Amino acid sequence: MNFLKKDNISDAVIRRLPRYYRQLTDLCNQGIVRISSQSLGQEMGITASQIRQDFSCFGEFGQQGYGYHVEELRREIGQILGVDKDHHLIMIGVGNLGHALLQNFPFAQTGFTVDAAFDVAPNLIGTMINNVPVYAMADLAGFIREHKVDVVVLTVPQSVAQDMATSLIEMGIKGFWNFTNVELASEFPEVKFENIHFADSLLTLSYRVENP
Amino acid sequence: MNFLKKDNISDAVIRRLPRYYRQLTDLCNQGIVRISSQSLGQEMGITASQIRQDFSCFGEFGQQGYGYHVEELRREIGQILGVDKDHHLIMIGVGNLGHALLQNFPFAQTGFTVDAAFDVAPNLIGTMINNVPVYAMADLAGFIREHKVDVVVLTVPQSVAQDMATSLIEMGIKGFWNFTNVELASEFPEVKFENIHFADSLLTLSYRVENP
DNA sequence: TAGATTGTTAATCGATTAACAATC
DNA sequence: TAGATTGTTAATCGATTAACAATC
Repeated sequence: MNFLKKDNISDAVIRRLPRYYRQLTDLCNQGIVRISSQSLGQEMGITASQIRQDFSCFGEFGQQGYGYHVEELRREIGQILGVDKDHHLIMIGVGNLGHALLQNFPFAQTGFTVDAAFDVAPNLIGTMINNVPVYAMADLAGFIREHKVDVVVLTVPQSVAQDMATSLIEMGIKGFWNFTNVELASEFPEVKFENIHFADSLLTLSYRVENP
Repeated sequence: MNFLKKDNISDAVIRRLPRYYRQLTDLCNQGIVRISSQSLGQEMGITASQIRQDFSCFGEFGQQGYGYHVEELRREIGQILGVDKDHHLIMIGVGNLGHALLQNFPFAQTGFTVDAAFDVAPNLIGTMINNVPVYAMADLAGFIREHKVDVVVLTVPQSVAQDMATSLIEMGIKGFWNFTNVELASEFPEVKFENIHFADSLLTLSYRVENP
């Protein structure tokens, strides 16, 4: 099963997909059945052309004279993004931020199951946080050997971030959701890093409020 | 005091500035005094051309035959980003995520002072979190009237996000650091939203690990 | 001075937008 | 059928890269 019509999908297109998915989910919840690229674009502040171009990278989801069936289009984009792929994830580092994510983030809605968390703090090890067991770091390698782990959420201190990433890559991890504000690197192109750089984001805002 | 040489600085350039700033801070801490666009590019995985183009939007920070003085360049970029602008910030919504940010995020390093947080929970109101006082929502309008507030961190539930943003805009707020995973909008172009869309980010990663 | 490296102009590349034939 | 709207091709626009004269 392959959705791609083009082989080189640009970063910009991929980053718009979750926004489409979000918007379509909203429309679904509002009970809206069909939508044209025209009106979808209007709602999202992008051109109808771009929407049609974006979708055309993956297939033909619309119908001339009609537009797109919201629910169907949503399902297609969800499938492209992999929300039904049964992805599994573990968290390394359960500080304040890790806690917040475990408690609040709707992992299931993005198709992820959180199987475990790992930390060095003795008072955390052995506890459950929102049904996720917290294990000792010593158990990490063994856990990865015995489980399918698609993505690691990296919420460790900056000082250990790259070392931790390096050993996780050695253990076969290919996906990193990186909250450490460190620019992680790997020599293997199949290893993917998705960074949440809080500081970069706030500095961007800082610039914009001063330069409107 | 105006740094701009060009008037239209693209989004892409602005988003690279914090990365430059981060890299230069690292280099500073390593005690490195000078660097060429060539080697800076190598370290960051971008071309020397791009670096020189980016910097040239704001001024002439280098010297032929020498390169850039790391500390000076860092200071310049920091100034462009506004880290020395005495920016003030308040937080609306002090749940797990808000807590995590208050406890861990180095606001001072990005030039922000957190003056207050606001929440509806009676058990939080009146407490201090990492030296930040938590007030009742009823005190919000008054606080904003009496203080300089450049940015609001929005860490409220999705359901109230847009309404809260709308009233904050009416109170004169121009900068939103938005963690609600809702696409906020304003009719005023001078109001800036900087979004941290966790779900979008994870979905992007989900796509990438499946399509290497 | 000679070598290195900038800032900037020109060339290329890629992404966005426009246009339109196909067709529901 | 006529009107609407797609998917796609072509045109435009903007961003990245290359080249090079200026100069430290």
